[in-house]
Amino acid sequence: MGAHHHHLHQGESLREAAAQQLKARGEQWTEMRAAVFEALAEFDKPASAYDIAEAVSKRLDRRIAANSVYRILDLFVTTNLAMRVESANAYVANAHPGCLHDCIFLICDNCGSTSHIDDDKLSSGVRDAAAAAGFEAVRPVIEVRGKCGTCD
Amino acid sequence: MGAHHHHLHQGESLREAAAQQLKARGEQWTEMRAAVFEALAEFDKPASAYDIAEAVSKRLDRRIAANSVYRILDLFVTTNLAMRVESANAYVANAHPGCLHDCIFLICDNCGSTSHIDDDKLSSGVRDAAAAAGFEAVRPVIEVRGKCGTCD
DNA sequence: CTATCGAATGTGATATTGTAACTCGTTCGA
DNA sequence: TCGAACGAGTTACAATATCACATTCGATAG
Repeated sequence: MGAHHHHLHQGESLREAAAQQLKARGEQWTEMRAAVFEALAEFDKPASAYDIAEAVSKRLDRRIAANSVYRILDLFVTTNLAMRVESANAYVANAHPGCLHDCIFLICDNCGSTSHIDDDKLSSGVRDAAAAAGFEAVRPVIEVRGKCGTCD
Repeated sequence: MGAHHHHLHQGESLREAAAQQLKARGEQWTEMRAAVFEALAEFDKPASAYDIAEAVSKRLDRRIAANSVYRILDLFVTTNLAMRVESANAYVANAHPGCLHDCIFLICDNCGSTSHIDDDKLSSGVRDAAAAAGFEAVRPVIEVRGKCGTCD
């Protein structure tokens, strides 16, 4: 099995872990970045950059352009604080920053909720299959569209 | 191994196979659909709906709106004549219509070229992992971003 | 202390991707 | 021959993403 334990964070603890992670990379943990991260973490579904821009605008009580949000989301994705759900053009916070996986998203087409599982055996299988085809895998995108348990 | 043989089509033969496949589904093979399919098949990379609209406009020497192309691409995707590459917001023709797979795309971030492999073992592994998490998989999206053999 | 340098953010414009609503003409069967 | 179904055209619009350039602000060399 590819199962293993993570140190899962939430709320205050998650914010703190994210801040540490970013600083460890030599990046700053600014108010803007904190606001984007918190807004992202509070969504229970993948959020688009525009969703986040709106949430942050309310939170800070001034208009934040999508532009700025994209910049920060890109940073978060490269530093593993967030992940992009390609098939939804949206983003989710990483509940265990510091832990690197090729994660597998399960996206419910009915309610939009998204969970993710890590299965290193599967993802390395994908990487191996790519390698066997003479392709150097950098970022596997494994997402499953379907119906979640509560939408049956 | 999940390897197996396909009847690969190309050019005239591919067009013909696509037409048959669509008609078998009770859909019409119209001039417009043929033009979209041929334009799509001639791209050596995933093509966006707008790329195709432009190509078809030239081919037919009149303006074709992206709108119409989307309708036809949607039809192609549901009938397995084409597939959508989620991480590229683009489409590719299916070189073996009639044969149904969860296919795995390998997309080169350098040159944009895309190949695809079928590995039923891997994709069923993904489906099983989803099922184990209480999720009913409908459409697995497995795409690998990286560097292709000729871009090393 | 001040000059200045670079990182972060702001701002507005624009490009790209994707839908909706409505129309018209053709086909095909009742 | 009527009309329902379908393919396609057209316009408008919504959602997603990027670009170029201006401004702010903190760190630090002088």
